[in-house]
Amino acid sequence: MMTEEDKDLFERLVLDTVRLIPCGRATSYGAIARAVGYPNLSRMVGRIMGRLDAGHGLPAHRVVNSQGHLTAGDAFGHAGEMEKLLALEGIAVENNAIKNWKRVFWDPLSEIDICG
DNA sequence: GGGCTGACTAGGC
DNA sequence: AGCCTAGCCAGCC
Repeated sequence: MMTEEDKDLFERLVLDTVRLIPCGRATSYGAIARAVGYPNLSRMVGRIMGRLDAGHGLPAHRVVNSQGHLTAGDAFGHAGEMEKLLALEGIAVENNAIKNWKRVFWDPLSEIDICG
């Protein structure tokens, strides 16, 4: 039912998973939720991302929705900042969507880094 | 307790 | 490709 301990565990698992996303790759809220054992809590993953303060050191910009669309809004300071961070690692974004999403997508469950 | 919201998703058209 | 809908569920008022 989601006790306080559950919420704590869920949040730690989510943060640990985000830390594992390889540079140049990205994953989705739902994929992370499934990977940590709470398949219907994709919205909570987004909530946790939004709660992160500056300097957390996590690659939160590598988390987008299941279609590869950037739905974080201005959570990175101003519109376009998230896209800039992605571009720095070679992830192309057009119209708020990651190009070649199928190739960029990294599934935490597979834990396989194809690297090209 | 009830109603609305949302860094969501799968399915339909 | 896009847009809409229903389902989702913790958090917030």
